[in-house]
Amino acid sequence: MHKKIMYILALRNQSIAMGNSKLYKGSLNTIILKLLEGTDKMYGYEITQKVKELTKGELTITEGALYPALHKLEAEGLLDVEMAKVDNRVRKYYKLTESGEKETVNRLSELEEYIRNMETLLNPKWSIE
Amino acid sequence: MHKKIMYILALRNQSIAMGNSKLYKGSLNTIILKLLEGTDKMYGYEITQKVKELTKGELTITEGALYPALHKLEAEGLLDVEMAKVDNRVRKYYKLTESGEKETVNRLSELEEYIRNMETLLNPKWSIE
DNA sequence: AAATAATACCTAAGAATTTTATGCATAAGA
DNA sequence: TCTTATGCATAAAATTCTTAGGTATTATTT
Repeated sequence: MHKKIMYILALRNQSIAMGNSKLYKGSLNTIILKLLEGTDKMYGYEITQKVKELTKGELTITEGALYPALHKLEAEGLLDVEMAKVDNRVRKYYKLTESGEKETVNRLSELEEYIRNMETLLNPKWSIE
Repeated sequence: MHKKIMYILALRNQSIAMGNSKLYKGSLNTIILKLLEGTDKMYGYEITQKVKELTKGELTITEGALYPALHKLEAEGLLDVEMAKVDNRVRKYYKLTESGEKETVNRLSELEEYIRNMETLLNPKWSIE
């Protein structure tokens, strides 16, 4: 029973953290796909750490968003899973399927187009008109 | 009764349109605020047209998203409304309040930070590591 | 030794924001 | 006269997150 109490009392450090910028909804899947495109295979926790590292702690992927997203990408056939046991702990490695690689290209160009459009809207070149 | 039937039968041209890139959730408010920052006052329909024009038809703001967003921004005290009648049709002109102008600055820098973070994640500088 | 932090997975309820699908009304154009 | 454009609006459904848990092992402090 001690353990149970400890779990409950244990302060969750989930988002006590730093000034993280918000994640605009819809971009998480693309982030996941892009990371996997560059690194062959990764597991969930690794993804959260990689994003934190690359953005210097500015962007945090919550696990509550990540794991359902991974499951969905797998269900859609874009990712394959492979279990591994490291130090008695289970890891689930994800990698792109063939169709996942194709889809990654699409999602990336979609996101890049969106960013271009946002920059068009935010850059006030047109306001001198 | 003829009219009623006509309304029902009338094909809505809402999104029959072109290859529009998706709107990532969370960015609409910032778009609205930014447009109003540059142009003093605008009405809803005008905003949809301006976004379409600036992005060359690539980004479409749906009315179902826009009007509730405008109402919410008004309720939050970021926008003021002013009615006008043009050609027997009503227009609702929105403009930034003082607090709206301040908030616009915050939202813009948030979005810019997000874009910087996304570019960091999408640019594969780190993959040669 | 005991407490805490880090690593590693998971889910469910709720919030926020959008799409889709309507409804209504006038003016302009084909 | 039919259709498109202009102009407002709302409601149901879908999507995608955040928040808040739960479980378990290993590493690090105290």
